[in-house]
Amino acid sequence: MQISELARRAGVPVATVKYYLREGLLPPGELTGATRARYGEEHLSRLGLVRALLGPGGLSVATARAVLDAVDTPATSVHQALGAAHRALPGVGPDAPADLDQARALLRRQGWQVAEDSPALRALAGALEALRAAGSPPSEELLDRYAEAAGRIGEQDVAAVPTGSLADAVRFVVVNTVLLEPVLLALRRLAQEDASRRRFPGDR
Amino acid sequence: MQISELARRAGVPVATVKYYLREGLLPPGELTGATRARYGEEHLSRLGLVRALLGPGGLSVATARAVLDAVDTPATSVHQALGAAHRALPGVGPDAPADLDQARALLRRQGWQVAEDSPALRALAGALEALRAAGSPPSEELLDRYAEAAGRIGEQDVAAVPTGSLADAVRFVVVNTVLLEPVLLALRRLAQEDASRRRFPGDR
DNA sequence: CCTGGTTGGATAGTGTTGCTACCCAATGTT
DNA sequence: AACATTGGGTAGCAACACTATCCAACCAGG
Repeated sequence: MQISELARRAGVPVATVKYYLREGLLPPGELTGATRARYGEEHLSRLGLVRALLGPGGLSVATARAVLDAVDTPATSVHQALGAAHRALPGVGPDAPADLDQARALLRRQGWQVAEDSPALRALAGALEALRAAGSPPSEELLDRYAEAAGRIGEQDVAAVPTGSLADAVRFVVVNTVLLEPVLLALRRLAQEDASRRRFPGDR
Repeated sequence: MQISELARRAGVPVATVKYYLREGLLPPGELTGATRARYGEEHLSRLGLVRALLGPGGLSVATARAVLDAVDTPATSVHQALGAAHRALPGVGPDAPADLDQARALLRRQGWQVAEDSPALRALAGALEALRAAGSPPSEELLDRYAEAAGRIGEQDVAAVPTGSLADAVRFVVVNTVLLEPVLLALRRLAQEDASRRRFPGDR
């Protein structure tokens, strides 16, 4: 398969495929001459992954590259791959040395143990700070319920990881970590809509 | 309070405050002369809200304006305000006439009733399609568990809405809808990390 | 062997976004 | 009177994700 067929089959302009190649999101094809390269099915599926991460996944090209590096790096364990993926994903900005106390207290109440420097911990602290700054500090009860629900989801995510090939597991973890986020957010909004309808009946 | 004090107290450059005024994110101050205007505490709190929506909330200026319009429009009910906020938020792109079947089936299993044209429904369908395109079609079981967890969260969100002033309720709904999203995503990642640690023990 | 279209590789240009810098005359402040 | 600040406006900028164009090297068909 040449670049034009790859692009056509993926529904992506050739110029964009070249761009992804330059940016290292897509591995180069096998060169068969100075102006010819061959691409395989794995390029097609990788291109689909790239488009999913950049579009619905909402990642920037730079972040997607970091995430894909995590996919490509041979991992020694699923746990490590998860950590690598989390580290590649954008947390809260590089600024904001948010205070971690409230976040840590929440983890303690849930009995969760995470790395001291977990990017997700920092992200949580930053998000809580933003809520306080916006004048809507969340109650402990609300946070606990959120954490309980998140706990079930995290449990489910980890339980669903295929145990066969490690490479498959890593890809699965990365794809699901990123692409189930919009699913979760959409479900939350749908649940809000349904709950709001039930709580305020007859309220068109 | 003049613009420089407003900017200083909010920790935002004056030029940026002017930009927000131009963009209609911040209502104009009370003019006290051709080159003088007075701003109040409500401007300060609004500015905090704007920064929270644009930064941690991850909204674009255009989306934030739409969301803030929903906050400002006198609502006749919390349910309507929630709908307005959801409509203002970015769903899946304007393209993607994704097929809604899987999403609708999920809602039916959960017993949720939402508007036929709910933007969240479209967003869900788009997100599911992206997962399929990326080669990781989610199992029904996984989606059901996600939906159950999302259901608890939506319930909690609606239950937490203050019932006193309608305007307060609307603001609360909008702020929490947007700013609890990063909280939820961070909690999910923390839960994944904890679950992964428990499932793969001794796995540094 | 000739011709026309395609390729890899490179460089430059485009449109959008979220500011940021500068300018001006009018106005406060001292 | 001297000086800084303001509102209002315009212009510039850096990052981002492409997109367009060019070029020599090819390969495939006739």
